[in-house]
Amino acid sequence: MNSTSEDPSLDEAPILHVDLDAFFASVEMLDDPSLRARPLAVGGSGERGVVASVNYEARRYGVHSGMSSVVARRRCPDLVIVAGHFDRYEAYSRDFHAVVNDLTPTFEPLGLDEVFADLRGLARLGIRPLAAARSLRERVRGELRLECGVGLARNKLFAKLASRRAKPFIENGEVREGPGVVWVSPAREVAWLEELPVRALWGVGPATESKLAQLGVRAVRDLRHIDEVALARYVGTSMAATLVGFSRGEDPRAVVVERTAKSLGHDQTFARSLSGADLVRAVGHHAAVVSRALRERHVVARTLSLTVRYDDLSSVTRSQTLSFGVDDPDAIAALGEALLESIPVRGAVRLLGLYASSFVAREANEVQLRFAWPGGDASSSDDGRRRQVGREALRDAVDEVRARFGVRAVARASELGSEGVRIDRQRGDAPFGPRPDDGRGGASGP
DNA sequence: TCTGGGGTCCTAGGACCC
DNA sequence: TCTGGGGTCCTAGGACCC
Repeated sequence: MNSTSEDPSLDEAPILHVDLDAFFASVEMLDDPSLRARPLAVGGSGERGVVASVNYEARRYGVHSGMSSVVARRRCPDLVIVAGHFDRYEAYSRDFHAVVNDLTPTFEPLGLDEVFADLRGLARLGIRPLAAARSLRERVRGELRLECGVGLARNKLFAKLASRRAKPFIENGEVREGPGVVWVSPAREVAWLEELPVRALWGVGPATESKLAQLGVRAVRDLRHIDEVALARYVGTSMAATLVGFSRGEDPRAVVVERTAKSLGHDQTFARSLSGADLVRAVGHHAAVVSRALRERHVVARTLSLTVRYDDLSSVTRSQTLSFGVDDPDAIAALGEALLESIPVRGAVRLLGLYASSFVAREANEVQLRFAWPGGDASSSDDGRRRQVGREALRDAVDEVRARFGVRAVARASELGSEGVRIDRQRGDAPFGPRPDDGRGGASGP
């Protein structure tokens, strides 16, 4: 099946994929060794909780990530569920990336626990892929004390399939060791694909799987003989081309080193669904989180989107793009509240999400706001008037949201008296600054 | 299996400009 | 005045990834 005993050239195996085993759960076990021998899940433990990561002991009971915690506990009554410590995972992830970077700077992280690397730059050093993969794996084990699976192949598609095959697996309720490193030789690519269900392909989730089933396509081999035009009517032209390519073992995706984030946001599923003033308060909290993230990245966002999910799991999104960027918590809260007002009331809300996109570098936005005030210059005495310009622009933007969607009655944010919102409001350090006098005047309306 | 939180990309329609 | 096509931006929803 795999070809670990052979020794491929860089042409035969230029792409490497590493995937840390049970990452969050493994970090928790390192931080608290008493968890080691127990079935462990990281995630929410409440009724609406979902499992994000599971150790192998828990997998023996059929618990896996993405499963609701209620179901997970039903399958494994002794399951220990701990809340995630994402600062810890990020620290481990940085160390992981540093180890990969020692091998080659040509790598692309996927989430915190996976990396694709292009090994072609190693040619002049005389390093072979298999030796590189083995030494990488040993360094991760030795220095991070984490296990991982490494895949080698001609492209990303097979490298990822290979790393999955390299990992431990469950057989008859017992954990079996995987080979650790797997190489898919070009000669065996077709045989690898033959056995796979379409669901194993990157980009095929439940929805696409069922669409493909309507066409009688269940295994990857079924895709090889299908008419791409007919397929496109079901899954779109882009997906159709990708899938047909995959079925022939073709994957043109390159390893992209510098990926700059295009959006960021915060969403939360509430333990109990919210409505009315509680919801408005939540917007303020979300705005503070988003604002902090924007300022950490030294960007402002021109587009804000608000998503609401109801108890029936249907969701609605409203977004607004401004001519200038924002990062101030008050400004974001004001726009978020205006967007919330524009969303039809369909009962209690279980999830609220606030997202920022269309980033602009903060300095560029400062310049733009300066232009918005003719006669302005860079002297510090202009700061107050520049903030004034920003406030007016913001008020216009909030009015625009209302004009587009119409306004529904909503409580004034200033009347809600939320500690959290008030604390965040006083922190303003960005273009709009704190506004002790006018507060939400322009934002919350009558 | 009754569904989290961080994101990415695609599609389709409408507005607007040339 | 009417019509056409292409390009770009924006909005909303959906699917997918880890």
